[in-house]
Parts: sequence; C-alpha cells; structure tokens
Amino acid sequence: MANIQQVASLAGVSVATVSRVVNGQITVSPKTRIKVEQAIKELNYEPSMLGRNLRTSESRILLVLIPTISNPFYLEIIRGIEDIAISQDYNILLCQTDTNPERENIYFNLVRKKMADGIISMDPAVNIETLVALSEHHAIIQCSEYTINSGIPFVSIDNEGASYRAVKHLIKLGHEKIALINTDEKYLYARQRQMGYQKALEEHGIPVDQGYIFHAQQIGLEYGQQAMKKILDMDEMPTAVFAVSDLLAIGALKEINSLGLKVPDDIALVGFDKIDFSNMTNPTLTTIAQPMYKMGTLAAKMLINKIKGERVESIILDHELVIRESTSG
Amino acid sequence: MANIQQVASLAGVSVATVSRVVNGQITVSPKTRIKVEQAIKELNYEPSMLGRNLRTSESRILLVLIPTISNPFYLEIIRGIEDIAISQDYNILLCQTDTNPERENIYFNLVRKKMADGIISMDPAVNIETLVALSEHHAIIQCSEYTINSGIPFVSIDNEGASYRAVKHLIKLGHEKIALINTDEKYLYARQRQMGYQKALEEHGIPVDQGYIFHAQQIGLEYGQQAMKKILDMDEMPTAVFAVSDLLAIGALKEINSLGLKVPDDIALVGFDKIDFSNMTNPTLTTIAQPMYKMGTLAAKMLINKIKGERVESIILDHELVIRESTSG
DNA sequence: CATGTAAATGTAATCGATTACATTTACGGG
DNA sequence: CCCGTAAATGTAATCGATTACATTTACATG
Repeated sequence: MANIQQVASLAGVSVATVSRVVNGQITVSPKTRIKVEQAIKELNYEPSMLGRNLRTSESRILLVLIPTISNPFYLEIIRGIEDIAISQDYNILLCQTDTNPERENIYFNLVRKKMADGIISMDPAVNIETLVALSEHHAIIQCSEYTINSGIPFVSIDNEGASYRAVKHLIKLGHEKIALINTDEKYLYARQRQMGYQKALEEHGIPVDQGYIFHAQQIGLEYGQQAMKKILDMDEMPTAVFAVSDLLAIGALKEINSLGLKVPDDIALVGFDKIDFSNMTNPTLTTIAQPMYKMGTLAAKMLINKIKGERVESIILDHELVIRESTSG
Repeated sequence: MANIQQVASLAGVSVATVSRVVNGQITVSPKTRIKVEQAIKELNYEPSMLGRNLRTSESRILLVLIPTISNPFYLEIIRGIEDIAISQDYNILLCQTDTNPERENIYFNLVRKKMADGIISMDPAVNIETLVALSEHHAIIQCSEYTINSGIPFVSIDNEGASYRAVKHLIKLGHEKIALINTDEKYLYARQRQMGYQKALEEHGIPVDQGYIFHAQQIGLEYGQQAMKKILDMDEMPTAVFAVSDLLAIGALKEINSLGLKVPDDIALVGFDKIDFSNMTNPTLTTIAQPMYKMGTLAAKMLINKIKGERVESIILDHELVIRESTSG
C-alpha cells in the first residue's frame, strides 16, 4: 500500500504535483502528468481518505438516523438519500436507534467526533433537545418526522391533510363507526394524523369517540395485530379502521382474516405509506402514498447544502390516496 | 470545536497527557487527570476521529454489501452485524449494490482508500474475482452467499439440505407435481437449492421435469407474481410450489389468491427465509428459517478477527423447516 | 539577449491525534 | 541528605494527504 511520498519519488516529482494529478488540477504539464500516472499505476497507489479527511476536516459521511429498518417505509427514502449522496461523493451511515437513547448517543457522538459531516434524522423518538443543541454546530435535517420551530429544516408531508383524506374516503363510503389505530401521541405525526381523523369526523357531524382511538406502542406488524384484537373484542365494533401505518394495517388485516371476517365487507381498512407489501395482501390495502424517494433526495440535497453553509428551507410534499380492495369490494 | 492542543494548554499539560487521559491510561496522576478533565469539559472537547484514524490508520468502519435492503431477509442479519460492530466500537456502512457493478466499485474503493477496514459481502451478484483480489490485502467475509475455494471465509447455511427438507415435506404430503421458483443459476445458493429440490424428487422416484423449474430474474415480490402467472398457465399445473425466497413465495401467493384459487388446497406453497411478513399472509407461509441474527453476529465477529489478523474458519449454521398454513389446511 | 509574465513545480506548514523515547518528579531506604 | 527506581509528564516524530506561498522554468517580446 503505497503512499503519496512513494509515488512522488518514483515519478521524480514532489508530493504536491502528485496531489495535483490525483485531484485533476490543470496546472500540471502533460509530460509530468503521464509520469505520475505511470508511477501511480505501478505502485497501485490509492489515495488514503484518512489523510485527506484530516486535512480537509470532513469525513464525507452522512449519518441517517432511523428508528428501524424493519419498516419498509424507509426503504425508498434511503434509496433517495443514497443516490444523491453517492452522486456528490458522500456515503451514508445508516443508524437504527431502536428507540434506544444509548444507541442514539453513540450516533450523535460520531458527528461530534467528526466521523460524520451531518445528520438526516427520521427518528420520531429522537431526543429533540439534543438534536437542536447539535444543530448549532452541525448540519442537521429532519425527514418525515419533524419539529416545529426548532430551527432544524425538514422535509415532510401534510400528515393532517393526508389523514383527513383517508378518513373522509371512509365516510363517503358510508362508514360512521371508524376506529383509529394510532401510535404514541408524543410523536408529532401521530398527533397530526389524529387531528386529520378528528377533523374529518367532525366535519361530517360524526362525534369523536375516544373509545375508537387505539394507541400502538410502536409501529410493527404485531402491534397492529394486538390493536385489532382489542377492536374486534368491542361490543360495538367499528365498520372501518384507519391505521397510521401500513405495517399496523397489515397486522390488523391478519387478525381480521384469521377470525374469518371479511375485508372490506365486515370491516374496511386503510393504511398509510404504500409500502410494497400493501399491494400483496388479500385484499390489497387502500393507503396513503408518500413521495418517499423524492423525500429522500430532497433531504440529502438539503443536508449537503447545509454542510456547505447555505441557508435551507423546509419543504412539505404532496401525498396521494390510493384506493384499493380493502375499502372497495 | 477545540482540539487537543487547546485542552493541553488550558490544563497546563502536554498533549500527550491529554491523550492519556482521554484514552484512560493509568499513568496519569489523579491531580492532573482532574485538571485535564475540567479543561475538556470547559472547552467542550471531543477528540476528532479524523486525527486518530490517520494516526492509527484504521477507519473503524465495516462495509456491508447487500444487493438491496428491500429483502427483509437481510434485516436481522444486519441487526446482528450492527450489535457486534457497535460493541466493538465499529460502525457499519450499509451498501446496496442493486446488482450494479459501478456501485459495487464505488464501495470497493472505500476499502482501497482506507475509508473502511473490511467488508462483509452478502451480495450474490458480487464480482468474485475483484473480491478475491481485494481479499489479498483487506479483510473480507462472505455471509449467506459464498464462494467455494476462494479463500474468503464465510458463514452460511446448508442450502441444499434445507431445500431438500422443504421439498421432502411436500412429497410426504402427497405432492408429486412440484414446481420450483428459483433465481438465476449463476448464484451458488440457487444451484444448491435446486440440487436439494432435485435430490428430494429423485430419492422418491419422481422424475425431475425441467418444465417445472422457473427462474425469476431477481428476488422480489413482482418476480414471484410473474413466475406464478406462468405456472398457472401450464396445461398440467403443479399441485405444489417451492420458492427459494419468501418474497417470491409471497408474490406467487398474491397471484394465486387473485385468481381465486386456494392455498394449500389447490396449490401448496413453501417459501424460504422466514421473513416477518411470511406469517402475515393469508394463509401463512410454510418456510425455511435461517438463523439470521446469529449469522450476522458471526459474520461481524469473523470480520473483526480477520481485521486483527487472526485466522478465521468458515461456518455452516443450522436451518429449520417451519410448517404453517400454506402446506397444511 | 535581457526581461517580464505565465505556467509548472517544489517546499514546508498543517490538519489532530498517538506514542516511542526522553526527561523530570516523587519518594523510600541507607 | 543522597541515590536509585518507579511514576508522571513532556518532546517531537509520525500517520498521509492538501495547499499557501516560494521558486524555477518556459517562452514571447522588444
């Protein structure tokens, strides 16, 4: 493993010249450029990023904080981030916090220790105080889950509006007893989606029954199942269920199916995110589509601009209601 | 952002002493240790990994190569890798090649340029020549998909045996017309699983009909659907299907369901990997369980040992047949 | 041919740590 | 009080690049 010195001496030039060749600068004569390139080839030289990184004091690594990769919702976002990152010579460190503050802290430390140049946080459970404090000296963007007035730029969708549309769709189909499978209301998206749910009901003169609102501990198939188990145990069962995540909806669907009930005849079902599996279930799932790839690319661009020191504005993207079998015989 | 110099001068000691305090070495008197710690706190000092990494010429980053994170099969493996990595102060760079040689090369370059200390490759489509060449100077482990006699240590399962058991299970249930949804035979696991399939058939005197063997271009829900579409178009439809991946099986199931056929009555179905969703389908999927988390932890441990320069032996782990509704009314 | 200017190349400081080796300090025993 | 040894601390080289600034070279012009 040769270093720049050895290349320089083999080529009979200074390290500066080698560096200039490597970095493709113009001020090198063709003759020396060739000499240097030969030496590089001969020694199999690859510039060490460790040296370069120290000198330029950047790591060219972006940290992406997600609660867990088990939720396919993040897949396309990550793909978007990755595509932009790679095109700009960055790499991404994908960090699952698993809602574990210790893990989170390990990852925050990577930024503090300059092992990463910035953070895209998608973790709803992130410690927002720490994140804001970090954002004073480091480039940080929130994606999907965000915080109002934190000063941290974000890219997300109109959760309340999306939720409103989903529930309105159910109401138009004639449903009045509509349950909500939400997650913990400490998360902004959970509050916003619940707001949309309530707004739709109220607008149509349907009273909001707190007994119809369920809170899953987390997003996950099994939590959807659990919630649906409770719903199916109710005296006055709802005729429709809106889950704030496809994973919850798919878990719920599993529970409905295994009791022999029919979707949508016995119970209609709407999810959120349009993950790939939502089209594989039987019946297929009506859901809200988010522009996930786009969101990822934007988040990455915003972060890179922020790293460059530019001002960055937050963005709200459009969503879409995708009507499938679970709400339409 | 203070550096070690500033801490040293504020504490009135040399940088060496600060470094010793930071790295928790014994040869520092309690008095100076306290002085230094105060200075560190006062200046909000965080040691830069860039400096350290250059000096120790390691990046403490492990590169994990996977074809795509869309396949939940990798989730638990990644979790295993991550847990070990973090416990040993490493971080992982998760790299999706998307079967794109260009991407792959970008990632290989990270190792060449010392941005990563080693590679765990799980990509069946990896360029094995390049990987072997790299392994001469860099620590590399293969996980799940491997290469015989390449000199690269691996951790995997007995694909042929697992496949054999799955198909034998179908035969015992009385099936004789059993189709195989495989992937491209250029992958070792595909060949091994096909071998197991053939072995089971032959052992029971069932002739292997090449018309029953289908090749999906890739692993993915839609490819499973496509393959099943062809199968359902056959004159002499099989009574059972074994897919070499749960994703393929779930796609296939979707196709069967939407034609109104019943699993397992009309067609029995077996998948491979036991991903979470395989228990959410209707009916639930009989499948082969791989010890994915374990595989991940082992791969990580092997890689770290390899980085340390130790000799590392390959490992074959046990698998398990999980019988569920898709093969048993 | 001297000279000025631009192009090409070189010198050496620098990024921020670690660490071998050197030096100083502390302290117990004679 | 001196000395030897161990403990504590310091000095300075080093990792491998980048780059400001200095120097050399090339070449056109009068």
